[in-house]
Amino acid sequence: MATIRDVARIAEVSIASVSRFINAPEKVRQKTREKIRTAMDQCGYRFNYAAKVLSTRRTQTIGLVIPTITNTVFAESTRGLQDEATLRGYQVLMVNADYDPAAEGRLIRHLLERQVDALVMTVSNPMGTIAGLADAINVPAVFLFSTLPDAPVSNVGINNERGGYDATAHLADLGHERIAMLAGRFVSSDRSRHRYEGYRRCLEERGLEHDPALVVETPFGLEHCREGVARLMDTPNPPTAIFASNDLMAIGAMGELRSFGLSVPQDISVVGFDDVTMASYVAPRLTTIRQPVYEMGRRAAQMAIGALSQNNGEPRRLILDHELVVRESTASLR
Amino acid sequence: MATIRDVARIAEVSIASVSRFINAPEKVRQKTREKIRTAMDQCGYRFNYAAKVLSTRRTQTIGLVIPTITNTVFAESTRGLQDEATLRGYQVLMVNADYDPAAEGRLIRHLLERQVDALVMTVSNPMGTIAGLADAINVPAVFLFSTLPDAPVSNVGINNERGGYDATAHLADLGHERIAMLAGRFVSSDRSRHRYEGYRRCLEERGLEHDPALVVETPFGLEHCREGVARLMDTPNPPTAIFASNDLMAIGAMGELRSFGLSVPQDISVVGFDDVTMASYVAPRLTTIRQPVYEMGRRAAQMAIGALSQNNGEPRRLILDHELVVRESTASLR
DNA sequence: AACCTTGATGTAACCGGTTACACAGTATGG
DNA sequence: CCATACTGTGTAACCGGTTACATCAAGGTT
Repeated sequence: MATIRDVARIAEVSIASVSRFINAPEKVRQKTREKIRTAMDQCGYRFNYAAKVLSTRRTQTIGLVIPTITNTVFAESTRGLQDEATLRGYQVLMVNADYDPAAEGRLIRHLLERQVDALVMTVSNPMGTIAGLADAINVPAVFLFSTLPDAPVSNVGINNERGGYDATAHLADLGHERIAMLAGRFVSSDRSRHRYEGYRRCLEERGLEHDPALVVETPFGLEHCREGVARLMDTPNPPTAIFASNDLMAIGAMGELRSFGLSVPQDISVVGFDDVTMASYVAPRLTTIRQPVYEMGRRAAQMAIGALSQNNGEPRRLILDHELVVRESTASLR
Repeated sequence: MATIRDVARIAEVSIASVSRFINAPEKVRQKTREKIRTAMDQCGYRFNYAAKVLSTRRTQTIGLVIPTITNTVFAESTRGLQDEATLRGYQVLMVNADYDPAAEGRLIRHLLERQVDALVMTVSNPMGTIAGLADAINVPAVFLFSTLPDAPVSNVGINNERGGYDATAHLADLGHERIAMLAGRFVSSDRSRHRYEGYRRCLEERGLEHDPALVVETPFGLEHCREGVARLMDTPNPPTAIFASNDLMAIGAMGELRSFGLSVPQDISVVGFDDVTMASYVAPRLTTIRQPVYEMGRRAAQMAIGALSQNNGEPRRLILDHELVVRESTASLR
């Protein structure tokens, strides 16, 4: 494999000129540029990124930890992150932790070994991550999707507690009294827990009974909704409405409810969370809480890169607005 | 930032021992191990991956090019690829090209600069990529999702032409005569083109008229189905069945058809392609051609890593079986 | 003519790991 | 007792870029 030394020899210039040609062509004379270009073609030169990283100690890369790639919310936020990063000359190195706290720690260390310049993370429990890895993380860090009022680390997202409240309030406004929550495992997601807390607060404020049998925690993922829905519906006094932790689970729940011979929203209402693109295409179109996920990804990239250049260690917190989007999956009780 | 030289100095051993401790602890004496471990803790040592890559010229990384992260087929195949890679001590560096041929070339070069040990790619036009980048690609390469009978490069996937044929034949068997195809842009995907060829062959074999107005090409992605469906349905003689290039577009089409006041499958049948997890949860459950995507991802990783160790440059081709999965979105004509 | 500025180029050290090879000390076998 | 093998460790060169600093030529100013 050819190196800049080979190129320099063939072009009869110094390695410094070759390096300058690569990084700032305007700094080398037209004539020299051409000599270098032909020499490169001649020996099939390939730039070695590792060598650059070693000598500059910069990778121009943001490390991204997401819970899963199979939920498209994360695909959409990643798109925002990538677009913004690309715009500013950064790359994104993405890893997914499958909602596993142990894997998160491993992956964060892995990204740091790879010399990422900054970290953007969506993890099970950001406060736990901060506590456990604070001294290991020596680059700007941003938590995405979680908002942490009192954390010493930047974060961007929505107010999940209020989102959970608003979803539940919408169902209560429609006259529902037995409102269930199909929740992603709290240990896997502080967002899910915060949404649950909003759900609880709403029930209390409205004077609705909180029946523990109406809250089921399941692992995230479409495949895991079956058992959750069964646990909710195979009871003497089943719910008339379900609030799901996210759209994926809401769609999964609607699929399962049909297997039970129930129609949404005639027999039972369903609210999701996220407003993924798919939510407005399924039947019935899903009522949900919209998060500005693309924008959230962009802002996370801005924060991470901004912290890099300004170097004023002050954490930034950004709480964006969510919005209830009423579609067809919710209705008044008959 | 501490280096192995710092660790060596503090532990009063040589840098070679520190390196051995990191890579093969059993090669250093128990006593030495402990000295090194405490020295590392003391100075907060962090391994530098770029230095390793530079000196070993190996990254233990597979570069992966996919068209988009917002279609979950690619999430599911990536999962298979990652699982297999992890099992064998490899990592995956994923980039998405947004179905843009120009971006594909850039990204492939980018991955090569990053010294990936092998490439797994799903690109618009593999033959074009081979022609254009043959001399640039100096690592084992595997095309995923596309099968290329005569290509000098390894590939794994299904027979897309026959998949397209089978989807169309299913509709013809149900008595449909005006069968449309909602196709992802052919220039963006040779899979889409091959599926179209199967569609054509089926129409011919069955003696069905091929009406060019019944084939619309649209960009990939849910958002782009609206116009495609409108073009198909706003005609004097609309189709009674639609074969979509993939499940995402099929789901998008079903959503649009409802906006036209049409019921699937009573008024019009829809067949998808891929069998993403979501396909069996939407209403109506989607009839589709199943690809073993997780398995495809695993096999691609096996091929790539296998080629690396054996180093016998023979390309491997693997055509896995697809399967028609009949669900609720297709029915006989009334 | 002397001096200064500017631009283009070259030299050599450095980034932080890996590893071939040398060497010392200990164990094994005849 | 010595030859031999084996284990554990250290030295130093190397991987392929970047960049501070030195050098030199050309052009402008007084």
